[in-house]
Parts: sequence; structure tokens; C-alpha cells
Amino acid sequence: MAGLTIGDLADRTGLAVSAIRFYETHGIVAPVRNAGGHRRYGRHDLRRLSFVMAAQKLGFPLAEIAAHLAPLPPHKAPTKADWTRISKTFRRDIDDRIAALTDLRDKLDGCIGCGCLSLKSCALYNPADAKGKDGSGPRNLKQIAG
Amino acid sequence: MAGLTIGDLADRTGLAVSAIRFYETHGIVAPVRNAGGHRRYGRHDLRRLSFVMAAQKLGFPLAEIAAHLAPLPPHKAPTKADWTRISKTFRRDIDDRIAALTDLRDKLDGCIGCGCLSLKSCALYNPADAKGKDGSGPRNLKQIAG
DNA sequence: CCTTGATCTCAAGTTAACTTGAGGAATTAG
DNA sequence: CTAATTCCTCAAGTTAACTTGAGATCAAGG
Repeated sequence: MAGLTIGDLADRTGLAVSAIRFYETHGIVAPVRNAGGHRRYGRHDLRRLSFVMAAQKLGFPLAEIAAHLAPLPPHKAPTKADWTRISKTFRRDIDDRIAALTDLRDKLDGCIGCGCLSLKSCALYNPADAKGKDGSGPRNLKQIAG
Repeated sequence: MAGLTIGDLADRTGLAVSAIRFYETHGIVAPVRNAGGHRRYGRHDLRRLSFVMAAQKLGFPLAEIAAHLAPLPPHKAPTKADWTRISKTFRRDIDDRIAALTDLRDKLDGCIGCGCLSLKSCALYNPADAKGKDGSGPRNLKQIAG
């Protein structure tokens, strides 16, 4: 059981080799090294990366994803209980997100009805969420996640 | 009817003045200039910016949002028909997104059941969408939008 | 009229999430 | 045992979406 090479992982996940190395610097995978200094991964790393890919499709920032994965054992396969727990947390996040989208859709339906010509009563224009400024850099990812 | 200053717009939308100027370079607003070279906006620009903010919360990239707004008249208030049309398109996008999230949630439910211990049958691991590589830069926003 | 305060322009910095490239070793197929 | 792959590290480039700063001008209250 020599483990998987980074190329194997790339082939099986569809990720670029460079991306997998990048994820390592963010604590998402923690491969072991062989005699020649090459990375060797376990099958559980396939699962970690799949989770990352799924979560990213939802717009979650890497840091948050890494936090979700942090409690799992880094080198061994996690137990069924481990995965069940993190899956449930993830599910909660998805539910929140669906709720937010549904809410926005309903508001938009109102806008379609009114033609959005009245600013005072427009749900899109008055989203009931005020300011959320912190630091510099892109804002919208944080907004998605928040 | 002198129009709104950029500061007015910032106060009423919650956006930073710099952000509004930035949006101008991306064709999202097209203010007129007064004698002294200062920007003057109309009330319809409030609506444009609100739309941008709402769409961004959903993770849509600015370029796509700009494209949605492009068919609207830049300096005059759009007609009710204009807004209804773009609202409907937007709604379709929201629906797609809700569907994708719901789908993922269902898959995840399967994973919670199985403990995600079987890689071959894991819905998260086999998302039925293969590769989508184009150019450099961040990938996940494109993935969201795709 | 004069002093704040708001704007202007333009260049450069920032964060996230990666990719690309250079120069050099380790693996593996034949 | 080579030759071709694959992998290594490290620095630097890229895109999106803004922010920050400098130096200068415009506008508005007293």
C-alpha cells in the first residue's frame, strides 16, 4: 500500500496538480513523503478533496471549508461518525443557503409584479441587511459566506 | 433636478464611493458630469446598484451582472417592461441555483446515511460533472456561475 | 470670501484561489 | 541503464473585486 501520487489524485478528482499542492498549504490535505520526497496520499484524501470541490461549488471560501475538515484525523481514514458529523454541519449550511435564495426569489417575484418602479417598497432595494464592512479585498465572497 | 452625488448613492446603498466608481468602469452605471466634472446620478441608478448587490449575494460575477443590465437604457429610467424582463431572467438563474443546491443536499443526505465510506457509490465523490478547465485565475467563481 | 468637506484622477496595494515557469531530482517504461 | 515522465521547490503572474493614498479641484456653509 504505497499510497496515491499527486498525479493519481489529480486524475481521479479532476483537480490540477498545482491546486492540490496549493490546498496542502491551506491544511486541507497533509500527505506523507516517500524516500525521494514525493507526496503520498491515502484514499481518504480523495474524499477530502471531493468535499472541497462540492463545497466550493456552493461558494464557500476555502478557509471555511478547511475549518470544516479540521476536526478530521489528517492521516488516517475518518470514522463513519466523523463524516456523519461534518456532513450534517454542511447540510445545515446548504439549507441556510437555499433559504436565502428562496427568500430572494420571493422578493423578486414581488418586484416582477410591481415592475420595481417604486423604490420605497422594493424588496430588492431594501434588503433589510445593512452594512458589513471589514478590511479590504473582494467583498462578495464574504457576503456569500456570511 | 440636479441628480444624486456619488456620496448620496453611497449613503443610500451602503456601497463605498470607491466601489461605485469601480462599477462605472465596468459599465454598470454611467453617470453624467456637472460643470465641475463631478458625477451626477439618477434615481434609476439606485435600482441598478441594488440589483448588483442582490445578484452578488448569489455569487454572480460582476461581468455577468453587467451583461444582465446592459440592455437597459443607461441614462433614463427603464420602463416597467424592461425591469420585468430582466427580473424574469434573474429569477430563472435563481431557480437554477436552488435546484443545484437541493440536488447537492439530497446527495449529501445519501452520504450521511452511508457514512461516505464507499467511494464508488458516493454521490459527492462522483458529481457527474467532469472537467471544466479554462485559463488561469480563480476557478470557483466560474464554477458557481457555470 | 474662505475654510471645510466632498470629489476628481490615477497608480498601486489587497485577498482569494490558483496557475505558470525555471531549474533540478526521483520514477518508471522499455 | 537510459530516456521519458512525473515530481519537487520557490518565485512570480493572474483574475475578480475592490480599497488606499497622493495631489489637486469643486462645492457649500458661515
